[in-house]
Amino acid sequence: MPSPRPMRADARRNREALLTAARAAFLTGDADAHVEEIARRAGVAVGTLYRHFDTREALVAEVYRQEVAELCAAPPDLLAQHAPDEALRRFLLLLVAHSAVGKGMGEALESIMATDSAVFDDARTEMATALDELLAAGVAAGVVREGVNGRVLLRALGGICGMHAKGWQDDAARITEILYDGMRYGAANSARASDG
Amino acid sequence: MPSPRPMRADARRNREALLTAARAAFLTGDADAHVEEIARRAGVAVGTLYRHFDTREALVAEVYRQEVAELCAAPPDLLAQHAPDEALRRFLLLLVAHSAVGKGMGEALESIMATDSAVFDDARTEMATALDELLAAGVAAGVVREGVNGRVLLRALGGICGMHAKGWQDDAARITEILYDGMRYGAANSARASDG
DNA sequence: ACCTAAGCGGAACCCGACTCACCTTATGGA
DNA sequence: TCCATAAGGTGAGTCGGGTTCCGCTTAGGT
Repeated sequence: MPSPRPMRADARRNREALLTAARAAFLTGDADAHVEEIARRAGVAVGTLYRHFDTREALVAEVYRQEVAELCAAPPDLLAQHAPDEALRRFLLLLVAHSAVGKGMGEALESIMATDSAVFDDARTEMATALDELLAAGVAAGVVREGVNGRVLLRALGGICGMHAKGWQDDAARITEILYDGMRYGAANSARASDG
Repeated sequence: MPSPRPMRADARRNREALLTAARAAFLTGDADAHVEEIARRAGVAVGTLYRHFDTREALVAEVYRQEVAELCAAPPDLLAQHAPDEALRRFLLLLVAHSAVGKGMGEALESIMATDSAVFDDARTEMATALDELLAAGVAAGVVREGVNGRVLLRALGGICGMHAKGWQDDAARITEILYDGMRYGAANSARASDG
């Protein structure tokens, strides 16, 4: 066992408070809230924040890990309920929807997808894996071209999430459709999907 | 005329030296060179740097404006020598090639394309216009689907430029092809291009 | 040659992430 | 119940950047 003693109660409480405070700050627009501010909102000092998270970025990453995990849980359900290509399309749109929950969320997703930042390695791998699952199903069914992997697709989606100009959701949906069509173009059976 | 007197000779020289030093730093990998370092390389003090550029970011933007301008000059030539869809494809690949000249260039292009940073507004507009030109030609020829504009496409390309893991150029080329196919899918005359 | 405004230098400043030496307290065993 | 002790908390201080400011320098016109 790595931890003979579990985390002390106050420590766990503070850690939770920090995550809550950070989430509140990030999701309500203030994506670059200062560590002092986050700590203050959580009712602790900065030292405590740094006891629980190595860097500010690590805190950010942890906040969004849950959101990402939720997103990444979707593929099995989608594949159970839809044809592979439709499942893929829906997942892409789900991604857009997620980046709509707040400026902070969008920027975090962009960092996860469009940068090489080591802090987001876990999240990136998780999302790439989720996409791989969808892509593999599509390829197997002959409705998605081969040679596309999750990591690559993730990159292509990165730019979408940082968008927040007026009407961005339409733009995002449009890009998503382009990518979707691009992946199907030339597949063994590239008819337009019609379920769902 | 906005400036009755032209810029003083030493000032112009220093401005040029700063741009040269910054370009050298950025293109040779050190994309986040410190202002002190850039000023030192240019043989001036930081105060001088700030006389010529409002912020560090403004200097970065100016350095890459020329690269971007070069890129944006390409569409007319491409359209003169190739079918509209092939011209588009080549331009996209040209973009990838440009982001390959250095880590700094790639990151700058990513900032231009994937963020809303006001500093890059000019560059962004210029590139969107260049893409619009290509897209319009493609739509007119019935080889590119309607409803895609330069700004949107720019977004979709953003993530490509930040990539620098081993083998990224293959990934980038692949994404580019996906987008290209996605844009043609469903166009009036969507046969695969064969010129060039 | 001299005047003067444009230009320059660089120490000082600000601001934000991060550290560390010391204090507080939860917790489990006597 | 109470103590010992290590886990946890604190926040002033450090550090590393970008940015500012004001006195000095100098180009360039008369």
